[in-house]
Amino acid sequence: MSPDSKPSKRRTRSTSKATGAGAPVTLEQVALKAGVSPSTVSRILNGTAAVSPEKQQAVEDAIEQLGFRPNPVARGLAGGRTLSVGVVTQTISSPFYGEAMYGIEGVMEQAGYVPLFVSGNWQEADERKAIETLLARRVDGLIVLAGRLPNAALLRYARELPMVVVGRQLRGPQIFSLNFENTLGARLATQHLVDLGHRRIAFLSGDLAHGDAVERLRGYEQALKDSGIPFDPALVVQGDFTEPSGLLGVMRLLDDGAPFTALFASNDQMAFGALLALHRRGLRVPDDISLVGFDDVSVAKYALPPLTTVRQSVYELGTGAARAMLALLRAETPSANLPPPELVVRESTRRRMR
Amino acid sequence: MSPDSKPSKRRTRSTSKATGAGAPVTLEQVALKAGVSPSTVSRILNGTAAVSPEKQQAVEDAIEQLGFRPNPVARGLAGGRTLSVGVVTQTISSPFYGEAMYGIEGVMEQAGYVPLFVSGNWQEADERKAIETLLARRVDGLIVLAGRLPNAALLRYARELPMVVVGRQLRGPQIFSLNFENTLGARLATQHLVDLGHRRIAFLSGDLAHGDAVERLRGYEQALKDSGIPFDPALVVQGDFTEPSGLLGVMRLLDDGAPFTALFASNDQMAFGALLALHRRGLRVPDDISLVGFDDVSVAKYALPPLTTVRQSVYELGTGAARAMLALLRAETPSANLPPPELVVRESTRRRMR
DNA sequence: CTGAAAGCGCTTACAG
DNA sequence: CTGAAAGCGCTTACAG
Repeated sequence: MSPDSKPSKRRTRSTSKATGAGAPVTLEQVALKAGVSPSTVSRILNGTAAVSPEKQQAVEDAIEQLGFRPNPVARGLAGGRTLSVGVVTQTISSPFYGEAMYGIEGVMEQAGYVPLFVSGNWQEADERKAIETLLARRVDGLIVLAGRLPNAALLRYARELPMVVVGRQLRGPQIFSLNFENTLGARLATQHLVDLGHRRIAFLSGDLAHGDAVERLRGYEQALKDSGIPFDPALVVQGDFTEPSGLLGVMRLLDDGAPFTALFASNDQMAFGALLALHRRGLRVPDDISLVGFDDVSVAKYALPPLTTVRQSVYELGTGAARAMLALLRAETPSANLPPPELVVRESTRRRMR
Repeated sequence: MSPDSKPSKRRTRSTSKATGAGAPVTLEQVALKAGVSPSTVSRILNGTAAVSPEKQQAVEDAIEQLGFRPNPVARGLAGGRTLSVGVVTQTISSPFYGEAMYGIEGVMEQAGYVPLFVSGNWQEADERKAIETLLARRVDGLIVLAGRLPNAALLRYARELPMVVVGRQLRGPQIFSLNFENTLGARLATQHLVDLGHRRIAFLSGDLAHGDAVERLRGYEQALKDSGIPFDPALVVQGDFTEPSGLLGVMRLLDDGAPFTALFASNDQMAFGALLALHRRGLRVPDDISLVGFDDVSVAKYALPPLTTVRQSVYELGTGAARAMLALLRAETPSANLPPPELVVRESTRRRMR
């Protein structure tokens, strides 16, 4: 034995805290049992190099018997890969992005990755902090759901690690972006109202600092134009995608705006606010006013009346983002294939009567 | 220099992938700059031992100047602490638990911890898998939001690491549980209806496999008893806390049950379903039927009519759980101090007319 | 109070 | 195809 041969361990942390699960099995133990070196086990685990069938088998058996599960923490330190991806969401409790998060989680988990969700709170500073936290945790990639961070900042981060951005248009070597066809969706919604005979169609906009809001406004304008209906600024009011802003917006429209027989809200949440405002003013939906929302959140079909809206599968947006990330991680070129927006006609719209 | 003095590094991985952020600063660099050993830096970082004021200062300056941020991955490997806690939530997109998650995130982040959210999908197998994933990631503690895992299983996991359980009653050395006062809340709701003169009060129960559902049923029964109103099974129907189950439940009640003038739904989501069902049957709320929900989810005030309900601060449930976890992590005894449930009277209830 | 050294559980050039 | 060894960036007994 040479003098510097492996000394017996000094610490006995490996007593393990667990009686329940027993001490975690290490890769070294697997190697021992399989009669190979740790390197070989590692290579089999990662598919890093070809290994003779016998050893392959021996190692697989050992892993099986020992119930070995590689320690992601050690992996992260040694290999630089943590098998985790950071997700900057705006609010972890968002009724809208929640579905996307669920989608992300599903495909990531299947691929052996864990998503780390951090809230950006719709604030640039928080988003930045969230990303820093995620970088410190050495995530392998970053998925950003909308937010307020300037594109330039995102592009900069994308130089450090693969990035997928939802709700923006960005191109770059290690970056991929995908979004709904908001403009098309908004056209569908507006056109539906036009088809029902409405000509005075009010519009509840989202916060125009938000790309989605701008695109939906554009769709509304386009549909009007296509139908030869002049755009009337007195019919447009800005909200911020929340219920209260929908309520307030409609109040303002009713008080100061031009008369209208239909209303298109840029999202369902504002539509709910609108519904309440109209109710308060004694206006009935759809008898007096037809209303269309956007998103088809799960409660939309339980609105009174059930809300006509534009369905965007936020869930699929999430799975799409996750799949794109996986592609990036494999150094492949991602492609997104989102289902187009779809009008869901329920009971909040009807043919114009007056 | 002795022969085994630190050899120059062979690999130059430290070229770093980042031009943007520069190579991450290591603790070693901080030590170098401050003229102390890495051990000392580590001790200052962790408050593990007293250090002379001068060194303390020097190290803090170095950290400041270098912008050093300890690598949690390395910390996790070396120290066994990852500064992360696992959160088993039922659906990452849950409108109900979302608020709790947000609360957890807030207090955890302040304490330097990162929460790892994993969905259990209301399925025992998935919950188990979620916990295994979290254990593999070496989280320092576990917060479990309700779920179907048997108590015994949770107790077993609690032998391995600190655990906080929301929505159950569990006692143990390394475990803490907290929950709403469901029974009290349900009594409040029912009592409110009684106070309005209602005697035939129907009850929409949640899935009785769920503790919360049982407690709310109990509260309903107690309130009736307190008021001398006999319990009538024909007035009770079981749902599963979802909107469709609320809708179906009311339909069934209307078709087969006994007549009623008021309805208490075990949660807001079922109340929304109930609202639609009543609307479909031409029954008006609150003129024909008074309706009370439970939870006060954010859209409750935008229901038509705005829903009378019982407020439980799910957010505070989350912060309470997180604070309890922090206490456990410090080997202290946690204490929870949840605000009591509160009746929020809006417009879905009124004095009995017929 | 403080440092040198070993170790956490992996991965990966390097050298057959 | 495969192993020995160094290293990832920390923490923590051990020994002053």
